[in-house]
Amino acid sequence: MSENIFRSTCPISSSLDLFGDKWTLLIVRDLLYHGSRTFKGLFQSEENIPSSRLADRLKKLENMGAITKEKHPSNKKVFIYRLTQKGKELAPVIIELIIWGNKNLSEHVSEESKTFYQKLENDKESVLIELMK
Amino acid sequence: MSENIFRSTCPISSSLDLFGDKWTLLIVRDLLYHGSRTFKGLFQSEENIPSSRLADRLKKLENMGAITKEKHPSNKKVFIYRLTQKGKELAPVIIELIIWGNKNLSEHVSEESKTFYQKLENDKESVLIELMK
DNA sequence: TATATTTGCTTCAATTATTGAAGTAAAGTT
DNA sequence: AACTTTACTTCAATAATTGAAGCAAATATA
Repeated sequence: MSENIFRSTCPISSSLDLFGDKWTLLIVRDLLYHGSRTFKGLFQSEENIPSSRLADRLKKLENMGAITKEKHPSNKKVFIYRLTQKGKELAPVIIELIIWGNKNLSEHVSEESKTFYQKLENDKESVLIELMK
Repeated sequence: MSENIFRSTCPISSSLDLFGDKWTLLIVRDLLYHGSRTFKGLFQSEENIPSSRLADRLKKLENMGAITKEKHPSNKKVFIYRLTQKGKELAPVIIELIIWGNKNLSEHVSEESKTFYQKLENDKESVLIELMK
């Protein structure tokens, strides 16, 4: 008897019901950039996510089918998190956040991010293809 | 002495610091679709936002320069909310949420939204131009 | 003109979410 | 055998959200 978590039948609203918070898309970002990551790797990203939050966001992402969790081939205590197709399809959302942030918050954005943004403005499609592969 | 609200210099993270929640982008959605709205109009959208939340999200959106609040020309107790350029530039983010939601949550999405999604898949660019104008 | 209604909020108590620090168990390293 | 690492969990304090109620000014209605 899983209750309905969706506030309406609007796809924007339903998407936000799943990942409309301050952490979930940052985890997706790290997985997009790195391909795969461990708990520790995700934990060390610069925004300082509390480990309790990281743990429950990973569970939610797994439950919604956006990531998989698999055993490390040689180290039994490490798990590897990876985006599924569904998770990779969040790349366009993230790309648009990068564009909005660069256009509207440029004084707060690092040089590294600005460089990436230039590539994006130059050829969004190939950046997307590269990220999602 | 306004303290820094941004967790890092990543534009994704900073964007989420501003509108990474379950309500803000729904207000932007309604303003995009309707062009302009009153408090009442926004309050009546189908997700049932609490009026206290609507009030503070409107303040935040105004503070971040994404919307304007102006007096109604003939009715002194009504205010009209409108997107600024900065606010309109959130349209691509919203469009990508629509696409992701339709692709990945289609069983929860209304027929009306599916029709709009078809238009989007057909010609995203002109839908965007229409929304942002 | 008096009364009722509408609009755009604010207030507040209860519930829920988040933080940040500490702890734990199993596995790996020295 | 002792120490460290990894992937978490636990928990108390703080912050955010909900949902209902209230309120003042403006407007509509009788």
